[in-house]
Amino acid sequence: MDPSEYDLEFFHRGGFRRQTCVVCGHAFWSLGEFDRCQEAPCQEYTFIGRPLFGRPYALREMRETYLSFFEHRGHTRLRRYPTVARWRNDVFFTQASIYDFQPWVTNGTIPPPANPLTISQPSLRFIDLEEVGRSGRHFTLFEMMAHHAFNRPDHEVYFKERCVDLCHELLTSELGLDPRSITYKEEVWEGGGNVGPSLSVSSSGLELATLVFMMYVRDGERLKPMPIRVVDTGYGLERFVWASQGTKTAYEPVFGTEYEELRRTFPPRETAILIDHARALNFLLTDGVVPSNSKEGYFVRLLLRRSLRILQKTPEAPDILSILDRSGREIARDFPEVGQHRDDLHKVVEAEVERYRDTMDRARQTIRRTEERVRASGGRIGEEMLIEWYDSLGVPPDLAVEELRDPPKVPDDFYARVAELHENERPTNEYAEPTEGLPEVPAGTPPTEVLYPLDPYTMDFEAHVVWTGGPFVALDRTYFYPTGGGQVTDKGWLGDLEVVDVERRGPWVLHRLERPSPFRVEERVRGRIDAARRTQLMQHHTATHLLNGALREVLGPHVWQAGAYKGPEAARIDVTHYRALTKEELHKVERRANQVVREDRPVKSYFESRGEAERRFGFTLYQGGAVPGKDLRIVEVEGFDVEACGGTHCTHTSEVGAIAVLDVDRIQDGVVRLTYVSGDRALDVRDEHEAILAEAARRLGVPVAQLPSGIDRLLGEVEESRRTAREKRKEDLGELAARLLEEGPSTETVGTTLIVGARVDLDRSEMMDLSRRLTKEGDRVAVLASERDGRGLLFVGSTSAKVPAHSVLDVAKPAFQGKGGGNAAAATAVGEPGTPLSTALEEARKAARRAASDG
RNA sequence: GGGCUGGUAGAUCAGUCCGGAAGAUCGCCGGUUUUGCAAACCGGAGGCCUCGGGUUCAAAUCCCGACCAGUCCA
Repeated sequence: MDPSEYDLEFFHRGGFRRQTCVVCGHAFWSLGEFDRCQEAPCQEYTFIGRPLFGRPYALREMRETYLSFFEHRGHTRLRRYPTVARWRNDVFFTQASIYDFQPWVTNGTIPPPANPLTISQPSLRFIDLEEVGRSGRHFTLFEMMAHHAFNRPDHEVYFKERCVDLCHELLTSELGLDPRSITYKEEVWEGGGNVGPSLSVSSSGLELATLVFMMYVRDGERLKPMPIRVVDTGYGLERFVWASQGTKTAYEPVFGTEYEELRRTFPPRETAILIDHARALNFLLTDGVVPSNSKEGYFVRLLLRRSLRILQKTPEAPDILSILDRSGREIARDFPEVGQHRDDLHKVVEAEVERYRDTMDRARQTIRRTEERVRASGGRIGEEMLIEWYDSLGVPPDLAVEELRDPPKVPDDFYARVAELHENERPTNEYAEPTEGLPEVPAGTPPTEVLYPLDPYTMDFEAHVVWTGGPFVALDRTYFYPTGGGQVTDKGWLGDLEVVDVERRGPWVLHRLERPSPFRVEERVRGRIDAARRTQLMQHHTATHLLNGALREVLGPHVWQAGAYKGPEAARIDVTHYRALTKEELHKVERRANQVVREDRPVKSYFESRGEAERRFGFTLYQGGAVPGKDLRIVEVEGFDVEACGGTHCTHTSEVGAIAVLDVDRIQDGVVRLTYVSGDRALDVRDEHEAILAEAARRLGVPVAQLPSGIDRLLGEVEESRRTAREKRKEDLGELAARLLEEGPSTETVGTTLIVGARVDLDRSEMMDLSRRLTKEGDRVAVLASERDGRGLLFVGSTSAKVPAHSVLDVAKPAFQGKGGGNAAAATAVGEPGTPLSTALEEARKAARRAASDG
């Protein structure tokens, strides 16, 4: 990065000097004189016992001080976003405040909710999980305080100068930090394809903030200027509180009396882990993450199981629910939505605790059995076994050691070795650009006015072409719905040409035609939407909201939409829930949703300011993920369900007609999927199902109503005939065996061994069965030959120690070019077509005779 | 999303590495014994070895693909 990027007026005017750190070599700016930057590890902590700020601050106090500082300087205060980042597919959790605005705001798709803005965003970092409680400063969940500004060419808010100015004023005038102790270290920030200079702000060894100026897009080796330049800052709330108190670790001042209380029962590290995890869990569960074995849910399970393991080891430990409650009450003072549905949260946690017990019980069994087996064969359990158990059974190594009579030592690099097992995995998660494959539209093109949100019933309209390229057409106004929010695109016609796809691209809606567009810019065109398709999509979309509402009502508020799809054929909704739906629950949900359909409630779609909407309806608005923008499009089913949603909806619930749930799946642990149809599709599906039933009944020759009993009868008959066939075969084979064993050409006794040889013409398994009957008593040999599909089949069975079946067979094989083998008890071979089977049989009998007489 | 474990009798699991006549324990049914129960002993029934392909003379076992469950990692 060019040094001029950091050469700010602010530094020169204020008398800062550019210096170089002798340890890390980075350049930094400071009023003080330092040979190293004031950031760990170049500089050790020097604030322990010597607080940095003018006075000690509690968590709440510090947050409020920060937010109101920026509020008074023209920033709009925003409420937190959900901790689970459902609006993007490249990450699970909100890891920084800027995540709230990526990619939609930062790439210009939608305007920021406010500009400039300030926020304290609960953020999650699972990377440092092992450090929690150990380092004294790491948290799984921390609050990132920030001020952001989004600068467009036509609207400059502020950038580097004002940003650093604000930061410096906050630290010094507001909080009383010694200006001479601060260093602004020059760094380069890069992420998500964007690049920019950044300043790391530190004092006394503690990094207090990072100021990032996103301004370039990486284009191979080159850097292209970004159309929107973003001020992305991050101030660690917990660190600020810690710095203001100068305690040994950050946990005491951040968790206060809660920490002291638990500290009476647990050592410092365990105390910190328990509170830290409880805080993260409260946020995550409130935001609708349900424990699971994959995706977001796994991290919740991880935190919960780590906590349970700590509690398990301490006999006088309180139970997990009381710890969560204590923490939840604390958080709720600032974030009232947390802990609002405590009973429901308890149900989720209890289900998970139960599951953990089951898993551990099963694991304990396996451990004990495996050890027994290994010991019986003279070995012992090695450390690689511990690693495998952790990976496949979920057994923490210390628990395995407790279970074992003769445990190995847990290797120091245990978790590193687990990681090794996962080295060759290739996740296919990629950052999906929403505009992939779409053409660039020239910057000066007038934006498209989207009309469907206000009037979903107009399906025939006129508009002017504002841009066209290849098969794509942008209009000055459109009623076509572009793919989004899980609702698929409208289809229809522009002029006489079919519209096959509609996509949103920045401020434009692009209509894709079946072939290259013949339209010219400014030409007037008629747009017609495939009305049947659109109507069906609207019914499916409204039905989705009704089911979502019914699911939350019936199952509880832990239910959040985890994904949805509304197509013309069917629709589906995925929701978080901690176990499979019971028949009764499903029935209740379906009935409730249909009741709301019949009640003909108004479905109101309108725009409302974000703050007002959140105040009135709470965070459950964001069922489809957070929707940035100053105003939210609210879809409200009166008195039943309210969501921020951009889709097209019926205006009364009765228009949905009826909702029929076709299928329920558990698509992963913690997420259930409902597939359903509504409107005409419900009738179509009913017709299809009826046709299938009618056809089945016709083939079975019974009325539809008697299908189940008819099938039972049929199955009974099948079972019966299978049984009689089996018995008949047994009987036949028994008779055959008895006949062969009678004195005669088929039997001979050599020494003590009875040899039975015969041509029987049975299949392989029947010969085996017959042989078993013939050699039921010891010291007997059966040599059987059959012909099947033109090939000879030879079987030798033996209960004579002197006559190994496979050796007998080997002697006979050449006679009919047989291939096969076996063991001392049984052996079979198949010969080539046209070879003399009888010779092979004779050879085998001879070989058996020889072997028997040798003994 | 990726990896790993597992799916065999009503239940819990051996057998799978190294292909060659489907097993154990509990439970169930019958018998002996007992005033009765429990138990012991004797005998018996119970299997599409998850499903679908492939390799092979031969597959529970090897290969490929589904499905289900568990688990680890992101």
